[in-house]
Parts: sequence; structure tokens; C-alpha cells
Amino acid sequence: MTETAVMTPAPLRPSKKREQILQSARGVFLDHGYEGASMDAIAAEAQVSKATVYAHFADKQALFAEMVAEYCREQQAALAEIEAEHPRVQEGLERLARVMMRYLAAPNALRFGRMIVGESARFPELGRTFVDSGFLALQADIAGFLGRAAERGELDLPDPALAAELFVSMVRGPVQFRSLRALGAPPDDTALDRIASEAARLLVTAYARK
Amino acid sequence: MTETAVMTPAPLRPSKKREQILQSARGVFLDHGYEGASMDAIAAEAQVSKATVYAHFADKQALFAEMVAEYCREQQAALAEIEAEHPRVQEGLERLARVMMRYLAAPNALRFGRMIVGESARFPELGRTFVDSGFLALQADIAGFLGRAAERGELDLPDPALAAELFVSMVRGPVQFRSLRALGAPPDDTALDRIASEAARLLVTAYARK
DNA sequence: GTCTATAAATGGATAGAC
DNA sequence: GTCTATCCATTTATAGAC
Repeated sequence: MTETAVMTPAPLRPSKKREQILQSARGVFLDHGYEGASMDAIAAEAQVSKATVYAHFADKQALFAEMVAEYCREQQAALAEIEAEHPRVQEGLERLARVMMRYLAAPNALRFGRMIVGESARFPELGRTFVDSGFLALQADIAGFLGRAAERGELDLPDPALAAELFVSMVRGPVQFRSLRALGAPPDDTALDRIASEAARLLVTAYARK
Repeated sequence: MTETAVMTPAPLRPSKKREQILQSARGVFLDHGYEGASMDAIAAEAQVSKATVYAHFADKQALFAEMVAEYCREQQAALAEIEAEHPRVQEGLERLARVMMRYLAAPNALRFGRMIVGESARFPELGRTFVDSGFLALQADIAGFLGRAAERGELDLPDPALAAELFVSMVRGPVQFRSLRALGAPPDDTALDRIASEAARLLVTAYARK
């Protein structure tokens, strides 16, 4: 990924217990959702008293928000590693799709995605941060990659952003769809690779220079 | 939709208060999520005592499950109305995409989708029911429609199911993506129509007979 | 079936000592 | 900053009268 995304406001001062609490909160919130998670459980798993939790975080909402924001920064860093640029457009897209799918299908990414979607009504800003720091930035990069190929005359592409959105949708959809149908099941990498390859072929064929 | 989906096991005996409770549960669960919703609130909104709620439903989980199952049956009926068959393949796909997008972008569909995704870890069977009774059935219909076009020699299509999954992903992804970024905002129908049209064009172009 | 009243447990958050 | 102990509201679920 070449361009830098927009968010990541605060790294915050570190602290031993603070990190323990955030780590514990991640697990408990992922397991039980926002309302289902109790501050008692978080404190217990962090091996810290509840009062200590409240010394570091104003309330439950603040703890949840910080914990999600921290994950979004990690996600942003991970997705920033994905490189769109490649001399051959179709192969570049296919590789990118495979990497995206592997990332999306990882248990933690799936669980975070489901949790954030579920709580997005209660925390709208977090939903937006999650999307923008994640796939919106990557999508913009893909649009840039496709746009440059079009400028070189390799594609006949009137709207790179639209093409990128369709491509990302073809990559993300099948992973999320399958993960919702068979929750614990490990993803079938062979099937995902076939989808990645077909999505790339579809896009390049449809936008081939006439 | 021509084929009939698999689920819908129980219509259940009706009852005045029972319907009031289910209706109230729908609103309260949608507003606050599973854990956030209280049986008191549901009983109050249904203008019924809490004991009456427990006379009709074994516990909170059972009430939630029934309420979601009821919605899934409605969704199944709604999606069954969508007709894939059309003499011209691309136009058929485009119309279908527009209808699907309108359905997906409706406030209730978005809220249910978010809630079910969020609670799918706690209720795995419901997540599966939701998917299977909804877009998996529609996807199978689209695959059939595309397969018949291929048999008539109008498309060069080695794997209709794969094509249908990619198409549905292109239709669903943009709607969900936008709704997560701007939660209350009404969908931009013009933008959605452009996407529907482009998704249909992409598919037909990529699978055009050589 | 439906109600009122209540049980029994757990929730978020704080007081006050150290 | 960190702890123990506790407050107080709310929760799910039930008992018992009608």
C-alpha cells in the first residue's frame, strides 16, 4: 500500500497494567460482545482489581473504544503492507486478492469484524474508523494502481474507484459469507484461491482495452 | 426466484399476546442488541407483564431465536419474489441487482443484518439460517439462470456457482460498506444503480462467448 | 394465561485505606 | 496507582393469587 491512511490519532502513554487490561478487554469483548462483557471479567482476566481498571479508563465505553481503536491501528499497519503495484495487472490483482483473503479469514479479523459490525449502532465512529483505516484505504490504493494501468493504455477504465470497489467486494464477500455460514470452520484456501484468481480475471477481462 | 429454499420449519400456533411480544422483541433487540435488551423493556413495550412473556417463551434466548427465525421467514419470502429469469442476460442481472440493493439498503434489513452478524458467535445456527434462507438461495437461483444461458450458448461459463457468488458479492459489498461508514444516511440510489449496472456488465463481458 | 411482587444474582462504578 | 469492600441499580426468572 503506498498512500497513508487518515486516522491513527493517539499512541498514548504506555503502562504495564494498562496493556494487561487492554489485552484482557480484547479477549472478553470478543467473546461476549460489548454488553455481554463485564468489567469484573476483564479485571479478573487481567489479574487486576476493578478499581485499577477504572483508574486507567473512564468507563466501560472508553475502554471498549480504546481497545477497538488499538486494533484498528494494527489492522491499518497490516493492510499497509499489502502491495498493489505489479508490472502485470492481472497477476498483481490476483496476488493482492490472495493476501487480502488470508488476512480477512484469520480468526481474529473475523471476530473483530463481527463485533464491530454488531456494535456499530452503539459506536458509529468506531465503525467508520474500522472501515476507513482498513479497506477503504486499500481500496483507494487499488484504484490508483488500476488508474495508472489505464494511463499506460493497458486498460480501458473510465472509473478506477468503481472498479476497485467491485474488486474489493468480490474478494471480501465470499470470505465473510463463508465465515458466517460455518463459524468455527477453517477457510478452504484452495477455494479462496480460485475465487481470487477468478475475480482478477473478471476485472481485467471486463476492462480490457478494446 | 424459482426454486424453494430449505428452511422454514415451524409456523407455530398464533396468539394475540404472543404476536405483540414478538413485535416488541423485534424493536427492543434491534435497538439494544441481545445482551442490551431487557425482558422488562420487551414486556413493557408489548404492554404485557413479564410473567406473560415467560408463559409464551422459555427464556430470553428462545424469544430471541424465535424472533430472528420469524424475520428470516419474512426475508425468505421477500427474496423469493426476486426473479432472475430474463431473456437478455445482462439486463436480467442488472434488474436483479437493483432490486437486491434496494432490499439490502432498507433500514430494517441493515439493522437485522448487523444484529445477526454481531450475535452470530452466540447463536451460530441463526447466522446460518439467516444466510441460507436469504442470499444463498437467491445465489443458487442466479447460478441456475446463468447456467441456462450458458447451455443456450450465450455465455462461456465453466462454473455458474462461482460466477453467481462473485456477482452477489459485487451487489452486497457496496451496500454494506456504505451503510457501515454512514450509519443513518439514506442510500444514494443513483450510485447504487451505477454499481448494479457495472456489476452486470462486468459479469457478462467477462463471460462473453469467445 | 395473566397478573403483582419478589427472589437471587450480577451489573457498572466508587470510597477509602495504603 | 492499586487494592478490598461496598453501594445501588438492573437483570433474568419465578412464586403464588386470580
